[in-house]
Amino acid sequence: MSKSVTPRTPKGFRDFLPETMLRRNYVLSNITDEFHRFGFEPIGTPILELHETLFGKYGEDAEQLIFTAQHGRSTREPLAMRYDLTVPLARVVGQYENELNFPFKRYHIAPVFRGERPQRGRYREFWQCDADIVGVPGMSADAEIVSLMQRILSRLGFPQFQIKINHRQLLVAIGEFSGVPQEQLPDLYRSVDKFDKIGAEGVRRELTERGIAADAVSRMMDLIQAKAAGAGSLDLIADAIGEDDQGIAELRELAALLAEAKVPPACYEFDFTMARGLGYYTGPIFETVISQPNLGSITGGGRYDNLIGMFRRQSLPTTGTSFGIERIIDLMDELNLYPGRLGGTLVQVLVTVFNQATRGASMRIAEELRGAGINTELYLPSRKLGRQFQYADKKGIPVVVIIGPDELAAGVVKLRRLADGSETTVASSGAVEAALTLLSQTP
RNA sequence: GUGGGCGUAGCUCAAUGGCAGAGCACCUGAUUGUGGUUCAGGCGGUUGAGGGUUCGAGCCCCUUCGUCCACCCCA
Repeated sequence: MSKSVTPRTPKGFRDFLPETMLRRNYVLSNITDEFHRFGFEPIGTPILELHETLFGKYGEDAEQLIFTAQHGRSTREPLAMRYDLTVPLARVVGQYENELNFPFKRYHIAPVFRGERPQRGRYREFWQCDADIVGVPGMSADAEIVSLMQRILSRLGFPQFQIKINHRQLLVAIGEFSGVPQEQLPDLYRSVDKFDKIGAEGVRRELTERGIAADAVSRMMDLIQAKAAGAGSLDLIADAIGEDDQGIAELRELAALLAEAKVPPACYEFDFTMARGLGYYTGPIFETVISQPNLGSITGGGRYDNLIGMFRRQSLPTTGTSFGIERIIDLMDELNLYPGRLGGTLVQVLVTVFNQATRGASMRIAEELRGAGINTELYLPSRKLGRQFQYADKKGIPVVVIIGPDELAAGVVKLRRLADGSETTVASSGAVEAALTLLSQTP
């Protein structure tokens, strides 16, 4: 006997039991389905990448969080675990350029790894769910990304959400117009991004502490808080800094396209306080928030025209979004947005086995139900009927089939719906139909 | 990376430094053709781990691990 080991997962890594996994799969299959509806196609890439593929792409702070990997003592190919799905996309585009048909619309749903200290909604292994369009410089691609976000979140049943839209170059223009020195712009973004959390005063204080002139901070704060319905906030900004700005021009075009795409105006707004981590964005940026329970943003993305250049002599214009599915799932749990049929099991019918002599008959019924597309579990252990019912009840299986000696002799099957205890007896040839009827009447 | 809270039965939690408990869950029976109700009984512990103080530690001290929260940063 080996010494017993305390069973546990590594810090920040999680297991998912069936009930949880069913909910995760429900969310992912709905998102996937909508990706397909928009013509996005999947790719898959390895969990491990070459060390050199990942390093040098995220900045020093982030690189400390990258998991590295090795096999035995081999150091011939230093390896690392993927940190996101965007760099792998850039590598794939660079590597298979000749085989891809541009514009390349791909989605990628897979786990990524970051050695951060875990917290609520924050893990060392978490799934990312990205959709990106490579090769389209114009706002038509960005409009499609926004439209996709709106369709997916509506489909998942979120009663209310706000897609916030801003523009990287417009933020630069606002900073410069206000007199914030170029080298302090990153500080400015970082603070402005916390607007929702720490408020206008908090941002003002932080920027002043970082040594940005008070009058520049004041001018900037006034500008970024410009808010009006629809494209109205664009007018406010344009009045102040002038119409001659690429950010404003692109956002105006985007607004027009979103109207054409019939994206409901209530779902999105131009919000100049939204900055995103910044990093590699070069154009419009997107983020979705839900205000009811405030858990932060559930999507994030934007245009990053330079990134693919890391694996290619010339870059390709790219825009896309990432769905924060871990948070989306948390929120859906909290708001109870799952359909009732999801329950705790996917089994629809349990076929009981009365005794060894009737086992064959039960197996035949189960086989028939499965053939008709009904998720059917045959009770495998030899236990008395009461235990088999208890099992079905505890697991949430809606319908139980009984075929004992009496039924066998009479050539019938009995079906019982556990929710209300209603029972029907039908000729064994009618088992499938009876099961379907009972199931369809179950909410 | 910084600061803090919490680790007791499978789960949720009790227990002035003085006999380690309850509810739920689980198992058995009442009930050898029917679950979710009820009743009776039962199983369940190196109090996260290691050290220290004490006549005596779940409780106090140190170390360590885990976990949660707030920062940093981000998804």
